[in-house]
This record gives sequence, C-alpha cells and structure tokens, in this order.
Amino acid sequence: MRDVADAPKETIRRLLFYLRQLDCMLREGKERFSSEDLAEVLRMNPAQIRKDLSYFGEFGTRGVGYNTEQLANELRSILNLNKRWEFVLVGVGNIGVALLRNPELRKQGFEIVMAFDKDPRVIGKTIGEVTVEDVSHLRERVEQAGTRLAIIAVSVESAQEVGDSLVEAGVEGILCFAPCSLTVPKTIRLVPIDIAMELGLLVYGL
Amino acid sequence: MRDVADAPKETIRRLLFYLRQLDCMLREGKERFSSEDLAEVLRMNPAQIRKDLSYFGEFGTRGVGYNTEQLANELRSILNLNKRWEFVLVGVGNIGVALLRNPELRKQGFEIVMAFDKDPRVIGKTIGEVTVEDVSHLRERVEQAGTRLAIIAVSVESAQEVGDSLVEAGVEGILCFAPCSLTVPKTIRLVPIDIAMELGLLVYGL
DNA sequence: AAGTGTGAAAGCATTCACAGCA
DNA sequence: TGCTGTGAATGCTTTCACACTT
Repeated sequence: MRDVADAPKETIRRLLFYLRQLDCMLREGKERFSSEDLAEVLRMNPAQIRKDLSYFGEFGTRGVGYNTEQLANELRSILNLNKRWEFVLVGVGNIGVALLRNPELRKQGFEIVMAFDKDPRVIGKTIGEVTVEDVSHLRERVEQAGTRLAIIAVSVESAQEVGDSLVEAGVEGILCFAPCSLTVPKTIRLVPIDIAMELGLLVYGL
Repeated sequence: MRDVADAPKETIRRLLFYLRQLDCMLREGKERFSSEDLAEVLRMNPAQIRKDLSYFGEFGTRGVGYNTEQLANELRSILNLNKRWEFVLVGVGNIGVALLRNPELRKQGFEIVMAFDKDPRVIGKTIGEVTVEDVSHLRERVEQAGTRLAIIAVSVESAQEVGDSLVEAGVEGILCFAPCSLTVPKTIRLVPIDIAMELGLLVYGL
C-alpha cells in the first residue's frame, strides 16, 4: 500500500465511478467480481483498477477477487460518503428546481437544507423539502447554520457575488453550474459543471 | 504547429474553457490579452495555454499577445461551434425540463428539437419550444429526422434501453445524466454528467 | 521590450509483467 | 490454478527556457 497522498487526482474520480458500478452490481445480485470483470463493463484496464485501489489498502483476495458489498463499504469510507452531507442552494431557477426535486441526490446522501433566490416571485415558495429564502439573508443564515457546502445555480451576472458571500459565510466547497470562472481563495474547493461545455466536448470532431 | 491529432484529450476541454473566458472578456470590452493575463484569471500556467493553442496554429502576435475576438472565432472554428447543433432529449423529468427551459443552451448554439418521455401525463405537453412525444416513437422519429446528438435524462432503469434505441436510430453522440454506465459501440461518443459523482468529488478529503 | 511558439526536460499516470498468496 | 498487489517500464502531459518576431 502506497501513501494515500500519492493517489493521482483522477484516481478519486475513478473510485466514485467504481462505487457507482458496485452499487449497480449489488442491485443485480452480483456478490463477487474480479478486476477483469469490472474493467470489462467499464471499458478500462484491470491493472488500473487494482492500482487505484492499492493507494488505499488491500481489499481483494488473491485467486478469488473482490467482495462487492465489502469493497463498496470501503470505498464509501475512503470517499467520505458514509455520512449525510448538507448543502445550501443558491439560485432557484430551472436547474435549482431540478436539484430540489431530484430524489436521487438524497438517496446518495446529499441533502439540500436551505435555498436562496433574489426573485420575490420565488421567495417563500416551498419546493421539495425547503422554503426559498431571500438571498440577502444568505451570509448570516449560512454562517449561523455552519453549512460547509454550497451549490451555485444562478446566472453568470450574479455568480461571483454569490460565491463571495458563500466564502465569507465559511463555506468550504462549491459546486457551480454558472458558465463562468469563479474566483475563490485556494483553500475553497470548487467543482464546476458547465452543461454547454460538455455539449461542446460531445460535438468536437464530429 | 504540431499535428492536431497530437493534441492531448484534456487540451480540447481547456480550449472550451478558454473560449468561455474569452466570451466573458469580450462582454467586459477587453480586446487584447497575453497568455499570462488569461493564465492569471484561470489560475493556470501560461505555457500551457500557448502549447494548447500551438497544436492548432499560430494565433498570437509576438511581443503583443492575442486579439480576443479573433481568437474566440478561431476557437469556435476549431471546436466546431460556429454552427447550430440540434439535439433530441429523452426524459422530461426534473433535469429534462430544466434543459428545455434553459435559454443558455440555445444562446451557445445548442438546440433541443425533439423531446420524448414514457409518462402519459407529460406526453403532449409543450415545454419551451417543443412538444413532448411518446418514447415508443423515438427510434423512427430520430432516424427520419437524422438527428446526430442526444441527451439522456431518464432513470437508471431506462437508460440502457434508451441508449440502445438512440444508437439504432443513428445518433453519433450522447450526453447522459443517468447515474450509471452505458454500454454503446466504440464509435459512439458518450459524455456522462453525474451530479452525485461531482458532489462526491467535492466532499472528498473535507 | 514584450510576449509568442516550441524543442527539450521534468513530472505524472498508465500499463506491463510477475512475485506472492489463497 | 487464478487473481491480487506492485516495482519497473512505458507513455503522456506539463513546464521550462529560450530563440524568434513585432
């Protein structure tokens, strides 16, 4: 076993990918598998899977393979996914509403506990489990609740301002759907999802 | 200038990223910049930017820098984004509706021209510009229209079946929001967006 | 003087190949 | 025998550093 810190950045993304597939295998009742089995459905090299896992421990049995449920638990523990994570949502437009109504996230352990918008027509409405609040209360509410994670789903025009408020409020990680770069301190974790960019990737070379 | 085929996979993703920032700079009226300027806001190495561009040509002026609008046009041409792209959407749930109502995509040149669902309560409804059709007509309708690109926004349970129909219908690229792996021929381009996985990435090591 | 374009070097990540264990 | 775990080799990508152009 290597040092966990040596694990390439992409390894973490792949561990999440493996975990997703393991959950799928469990639903199908597949209790055991080899790195070759998994590599085949995921279309990758089996050595890559073994190496990725080896940064964190020895989870398999030589000559046999891996136990699906056991490895899923190990991965959840490595990835910090064996607990519930609370999020604050800023921007209750099309995407924000989709997230609030999406039962999949809660199923995976992610829960939106507060939502904010600036539009008076939306403020006060209850969507899913939360009631939308005025974004002018964002900073104090988040600071007081101690929420560590946020989702930005506002327009490009408001994104930086919202990001600044979240950082001031003490948020440590931000998932951002706004199609623009956000400037935040290096200590803040930022994961962007830009749907138009992904469509662009799809279209390249077609 | 190197051969375009030598460009690393990640270079394409970064070109899209540069283009997005260039559009932002244009809105702010910034007509010229150096690789160092751009690298600073994007928090990256200026040499990386120059090298990425060098796979596709020489777009700058030594001693001066790059012209924002001109480079944006070049990038759009390299990335095939100087034309409109039509998509078919399958699955008009929370995410599907958000995409149909999202004006940002159309602004970027991506247009959803057909939408399908299996739920009779949704079929026949008009959302945004399109009327939702019965998914049982998916294959014939897409084949006949010759649509090359699709977005899958259905549940895990239906995703593979929908993917198969799309492939049969002749689709060449698929953006998939379903949180599961999809098996498609190697000739089909597949870009997955799994929001729960991105949240997992955000949470790792926190 | 300023900033691009690019070989060469350095730094990473992936794959191979096989020792080691059940 | 079968499959894991892993050092070593291979293959990529990023960064450096400087010749070159305006």
